Amino acid sequence: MAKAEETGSYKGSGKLRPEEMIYQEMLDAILDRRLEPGMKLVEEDLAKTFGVSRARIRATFLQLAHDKLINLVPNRGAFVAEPTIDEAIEVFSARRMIEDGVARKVAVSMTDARAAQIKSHLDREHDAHHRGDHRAAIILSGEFHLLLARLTGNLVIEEFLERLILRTSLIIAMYESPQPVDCSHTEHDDLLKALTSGDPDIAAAEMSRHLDAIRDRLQLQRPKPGKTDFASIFGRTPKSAAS
Amino acid sequence: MAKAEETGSYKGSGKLRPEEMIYQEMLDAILDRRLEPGMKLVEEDLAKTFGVSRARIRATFLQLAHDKLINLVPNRGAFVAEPTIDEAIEVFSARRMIEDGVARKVAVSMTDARAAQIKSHLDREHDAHHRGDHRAAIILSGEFHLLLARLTGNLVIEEFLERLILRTSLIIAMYESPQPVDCSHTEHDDLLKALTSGDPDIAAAEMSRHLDAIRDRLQLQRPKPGKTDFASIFGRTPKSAAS
DNA sequence: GCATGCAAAATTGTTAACAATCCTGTTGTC
DNA sequence: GACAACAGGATTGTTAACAATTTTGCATGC
Repeated sequence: MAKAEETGSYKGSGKLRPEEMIYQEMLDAILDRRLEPGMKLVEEDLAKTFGVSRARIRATFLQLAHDKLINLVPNRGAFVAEPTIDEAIEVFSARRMIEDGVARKVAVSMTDARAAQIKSHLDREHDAHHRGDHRAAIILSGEFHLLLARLTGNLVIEEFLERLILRTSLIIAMYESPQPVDCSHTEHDDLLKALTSGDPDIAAAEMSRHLDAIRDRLQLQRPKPGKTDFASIFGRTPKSAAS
Repeated sequence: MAKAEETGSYKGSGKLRPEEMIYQEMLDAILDRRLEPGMKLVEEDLAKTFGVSRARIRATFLQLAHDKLINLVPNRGAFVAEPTIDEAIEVFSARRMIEDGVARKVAVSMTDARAAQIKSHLDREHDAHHRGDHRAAIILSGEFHLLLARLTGNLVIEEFLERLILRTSLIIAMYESPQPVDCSHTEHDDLLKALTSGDPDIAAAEMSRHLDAIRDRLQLQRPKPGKTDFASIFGRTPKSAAS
């Protein structure tokens, strides 16, 4: 995931490898909803935009599709993913299964140095929040979970969770309630407290509560935004075919 | 993963999509060690072998690399992955974290129908074992774990575990002890028993034990095969530079 | 004899053109 | 007026050629 500091200014900074830069830019655009869910991604347009060949765009598509951030339809092209409500619920369920274990592991291997490391991250989260930098806050919030995964020392889990967090970001971007009450930074405080208790059960329980809370703040019962619901827009129920 | 029935005869059967067939064939070759760890995979050779263009081989490479079954080195090419001992340990650790959760979920949602479904799979495992079909036994053994994941109803977990199982297969192919004592089919019996107990803690504990047992049957302490250890081969310790 | 440098071969990375497929708007028919 | 067939344009899928890079073999010099 993008570093919070680099928010919105990749192009200017030193270009790493063009391939990774393109992936990152498209990623950011999707998570920012500059590319809306369902939007068609035309290869040649993107190729011209980034000044590369279609082949590279194609390779980037494969990566994004693997992370479930776009859908690849044979002979039709690529479309920004539109996670359904069921998918969203599954992602949170999967994260709980994994991050419960993460929390357990971190809790039993907690040290002062690690607690300080987490605390330092929390400070940055609070700072972003007080600055009112909503975007940085969201990114840092994701990185908090990634930090915990990293503390388990298991790269496999870390990489998988990274993808899951990206997917979660897209889900949040799609389903977040109109007035975004982002109170997760205080929940992270609670999580740190639970982690430093040293009790794996307490830590896992707190993690489950936190992930459920994020999920429950979303509007996962409403008809999916993006697919226009004319019936509700015009305040009438769909008729069969009569004029 | 390949169905056990199709063992060794993909080419003859009805061709699905060529892209998937190529992925499957390369996958099988790697897990069979017909393609040995570390082996260079030349694009044009493979393209000619499969009668497709290099572009398709390239796309297949991206898939295999994403699953950590090959390594992609810029300007150098693709190489069959050589999981290190540390990686192997990490994969088993990751599987334990995830499959503990799987076992828990399956245990609390166990029904007679599901138990019968698992039992039916176990019968096939035993059958393959008694026939002496080692390859089918290994594949079915992996599919057992996948079946449990599927029973959680969580597609995210199922897909991730599928990849981890493939990686595990490569690890086993690389590190299995010379006299393969494949006794996992009896361990699966124990697992079913634990799962039908309805107690999530018992189920998770049995799963952990099983995964640790698989890991411990491997030769993860020896110097990695494939990288020739001249010192041990010639029975002397490496000198600095003297003649 | 061994290391260094160079040149040729092999291989990957990239581009552009061509073929196949799908979407869209139009026309014709009932 | 609605529906089906059709043609044109747009877009994806594929192939082949070209450029850049790495590897390999050989010759040269110490």
